[in-house]
Amino acid sequence: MARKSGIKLTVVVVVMTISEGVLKTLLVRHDDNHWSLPGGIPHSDEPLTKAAERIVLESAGIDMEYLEQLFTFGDFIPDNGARVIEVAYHGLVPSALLRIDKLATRQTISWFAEDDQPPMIDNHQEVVSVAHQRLRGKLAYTAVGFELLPDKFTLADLQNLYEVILGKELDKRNFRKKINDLGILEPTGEERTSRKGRGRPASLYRFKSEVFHTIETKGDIFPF
Amino acid sequence: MARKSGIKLTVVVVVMTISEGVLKTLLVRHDDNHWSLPGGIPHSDEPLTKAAERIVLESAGIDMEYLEQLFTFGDFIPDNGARVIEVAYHGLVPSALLRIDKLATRQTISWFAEDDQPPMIDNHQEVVSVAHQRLRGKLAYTAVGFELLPDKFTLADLQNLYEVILGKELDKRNFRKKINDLGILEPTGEERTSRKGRGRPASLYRFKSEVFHTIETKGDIFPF
DNA sequence: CCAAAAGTGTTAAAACTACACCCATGA
DNA sequence: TCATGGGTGTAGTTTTAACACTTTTGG
Repeated sequence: MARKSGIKLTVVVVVMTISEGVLKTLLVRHDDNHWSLPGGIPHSDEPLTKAAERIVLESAGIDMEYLEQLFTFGDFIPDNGARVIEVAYHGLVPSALLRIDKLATRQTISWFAEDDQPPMIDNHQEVVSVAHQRLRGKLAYTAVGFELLPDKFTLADLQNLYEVILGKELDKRNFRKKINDLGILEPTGEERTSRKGRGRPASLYRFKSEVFHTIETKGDIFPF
Repeated sequence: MARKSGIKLTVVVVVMTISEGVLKTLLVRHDDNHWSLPGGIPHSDEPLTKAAERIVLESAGIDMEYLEQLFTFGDFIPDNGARVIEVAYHGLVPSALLRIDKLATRQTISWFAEDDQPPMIDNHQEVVSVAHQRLRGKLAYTAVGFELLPDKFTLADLQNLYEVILGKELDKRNFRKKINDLGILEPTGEERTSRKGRGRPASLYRFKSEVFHTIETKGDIFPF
């Protein structure tokens, strides 16, 4: 017998950051054996991006600065016939923000490195992997990577970010030269002594925000 | 009073082609004053891409060779509270296929050039413009443009395609050199005398299909 | 023989790649 | 003073961009 074909709408978000030199993804515990992406159901009058923001804020206390629609998975139709429409977003947060360890929630929410992912429910593993691919792709021709850094950062931070996401090493001098030529950074005048207190302190930079959106148009800005 | 929040799922497709030297989009007549994208509701057990294919086939008799998900618009909530989820796809068809004029359907379905678009219903104008942007973007780093040409084509055809989509003129010698270096074409041995019978006949080429997918990975293949 | 489109190389400028040493700091 | 990470320039190669004439065909 044909069932009434209801539809279930869900939003899931792949929140990514750079931490300890690797790209990590935010997952929440689902049961003893599985994790899942932060996700939920939009309120009845809520735009989807708002829902995505709210869901991440509610489940992880994280306020995302960058958020974009990733893909819509709409082919799953459970036995009851109610098709599931899963609109996936991906978001980036600066490494500085990931203060999850400080919450007592470590058991129920955590960051996972790309090569160390736990079993996930439904199609979440696939969603994560689409997000990673997309991020790699976008990095080359948009300024998206900047969203992963705090306000002030060193050139080494920036280079590490690109290396981590692209998965290859870059030449330090060539990297700095190109960034310099692009003219998108301004020195803050401040310095930061390196994390383990060892070595020469590095200058801190910030992005010139006016340049920020100008960039996006002219393809292939960061051809590393 | 809060209404029961049903959800309506629709699929719309932006079908694009190159014709008469410009990029055109397929629209169907909606009423005396408005046109719309081909669209419809997926069957209860039908995957979304299948639905997109079927809808275009049914409404225009066109069998698309290239089809990709474009974007999902999910923020429209009419007065009755039933949110509309509109999953948009974009597809490409070779110029040779657009035999619409031959059908007696010219009144109800037609191709429209980018700079000559009629009033459309709902958000369809926006969907079309997102599709055009995406196409422009993709052209630079994938082999997507090939889908717009018939099996056999001239180098002039190919160059025209790139010029039309990118919206700028390209140098003939540089263009041919790059295409040649890429090694993705093979001569058919045939020639075709130009459309108006005037001028020297051009050699016809086809794509080496084995190369086809190899390409997609290494960013920035067509940096014109 | 004229109009129209196809086809073909060279050169200068710019971008990219590879590469090695000195500097400032804390321990 | 040493270990650690920050910072800097050059030369060879590759890629890109600009540019004009000859060839083949149909009318």
